[in-house]
Amino acid sequence: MERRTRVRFAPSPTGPLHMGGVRTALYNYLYAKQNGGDFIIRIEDTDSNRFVPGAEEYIIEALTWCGIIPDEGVGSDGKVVETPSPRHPHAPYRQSQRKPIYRKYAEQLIRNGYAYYAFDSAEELAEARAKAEASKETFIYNQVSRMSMRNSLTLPEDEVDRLLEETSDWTIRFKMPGNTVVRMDDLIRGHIEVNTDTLDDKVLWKRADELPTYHLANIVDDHLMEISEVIRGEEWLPSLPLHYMLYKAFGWEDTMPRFAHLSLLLKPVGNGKLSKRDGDKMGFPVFPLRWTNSEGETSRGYREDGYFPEAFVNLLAMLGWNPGDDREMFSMEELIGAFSLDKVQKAGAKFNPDKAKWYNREYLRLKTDEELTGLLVPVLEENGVNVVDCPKCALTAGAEFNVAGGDLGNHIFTKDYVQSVVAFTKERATFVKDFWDIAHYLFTAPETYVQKDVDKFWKPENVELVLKVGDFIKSFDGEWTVENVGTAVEEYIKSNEWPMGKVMNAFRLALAGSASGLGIADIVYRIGKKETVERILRLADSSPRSE
RNA sequence: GCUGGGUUCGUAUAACGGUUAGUACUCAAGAUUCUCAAUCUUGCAAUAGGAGUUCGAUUCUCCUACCCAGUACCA
Repeated sequence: MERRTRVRFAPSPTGPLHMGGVRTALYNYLYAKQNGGDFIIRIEDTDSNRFVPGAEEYIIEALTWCGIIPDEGVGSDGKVVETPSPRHPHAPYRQSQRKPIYRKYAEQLIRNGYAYYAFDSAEELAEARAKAEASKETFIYNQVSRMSMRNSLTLPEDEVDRLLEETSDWTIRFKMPGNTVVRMDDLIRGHIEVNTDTLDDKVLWKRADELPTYHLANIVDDHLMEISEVIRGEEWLPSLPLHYMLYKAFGWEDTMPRFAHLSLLLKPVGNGKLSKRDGDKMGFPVFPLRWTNSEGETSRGYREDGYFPEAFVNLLAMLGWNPGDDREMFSMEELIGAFSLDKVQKAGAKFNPDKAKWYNREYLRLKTDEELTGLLVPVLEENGVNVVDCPKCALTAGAEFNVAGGDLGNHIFTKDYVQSVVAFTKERATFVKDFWDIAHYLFTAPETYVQKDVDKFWKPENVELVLKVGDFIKSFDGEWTVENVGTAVEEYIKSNEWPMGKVMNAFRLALAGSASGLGIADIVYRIGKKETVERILRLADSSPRSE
């Protein structure tokens, strides 16, 4: 009796998947997994004109990155599924490859009086629309107008046969009945009623390319693939009555899926839905992965921007859904457990880039120092820093590590050195790449100095004091630890009754290139005595102010 | 225009018809620190407007406003 839960995500490969599309896929996936059912990916490529090479691969890669893995259909095992198999009983899952299936269903509708052949050319239709517009009306191909158009309802039978034979741009249209109230139920929006008088005779099948339109293909495939719930974007809500009528016309009401229409993702400021432009303008991605279009324009992606997939999934899930309490952090597993369609918001959700960053920071903090170190090493290497697992090997190669494990002169550092940097700076980072901005001077001497800080702190009287602090550090002979170095320096400055703030800020300027940044003791301890003194002297020597 | 959907702090959202309308992000102030960041504390800030039903409405009904979607041989 209980129907197996089977849901599908059915994108058309007309470009990269938008983050709103990822959310739709995610909700489908969560719903399927929660109900122990199947999540299927079907590619709706019935419009050959809009096909974009690489789009399908992009969609699969993006979903895979997010951990949204289909049980069945395209992308479920990394290869094309052409023929039915136990795992993929309804293959193929690309509508262009299912071409032969649809025509008979369209013909069935005609036989039963639910559809008809239409021979109106594109020009004739455009003309009819223009004419209606001129008299401030909207042309609708429906019960009112269809009898004055060229179709199998108005033309003599032999003429219809002749046109079917001899022409190749006719279509099959649904014969929308007049003045009928369609009563629908949406899992998110509740009961909806629409009068069919406001609907039109939608094209179901096109002779020109022998392919169905979305409406036919969608209903036929959802039926054949035994889809139990259709969870899709709000843009489909106006088509729902048509879809109901189609299920009825086919006699498939008993197995008609239940529908849930998701609200759209809106732009952060102003009105309207989130678009590629908003991202570019406001500095956040709208796509899961980077995408370069045929014109060579590149759009940034969450992955390339440094977001963790867990963070991306979490923030997407919370855009339009909530668990009913104050929890905000959810792993995929937890989402599967907590998700429910009746907690999905009806109104569109404005995307908030700040919150997205907050999520990433939270997830970054959840990572272990070891994991983060592993992720940071490539970033360091890009910046000319060498990281070695085995200090002894590096030693024989000529490296001279200081107590902390760094060889600043040769740009070689032990993994432990990197990990200790990660450990004490991770609370300041949002993305892995932030570590370089935060702590680059623990790996290489500053090349520039913030002019504002130079003006404010690098004054002759301060420079003298910093040079003395440098001498003090040089002669420091206690155990070299962060604490010892820190307290020794502070006590030295205090005992001389020098102004702490001025000296420390000038000191940091010499070490880090800026008066603000990491703690002095943390810096000095890691870069070591030699490098500390060198950095002080370098700035002092290059500064005419300290004469 | 027409049809449908929608409307709680700036944003995401919570609140069996009964709460001082809660939480998070952002922002501001204070604490802390050698600085910055982080952290902690405090604070700012909302039921679109109007009728009605009700002892009582954020919640139910209607109207208005505004927003979104659809109105293709696109999905």
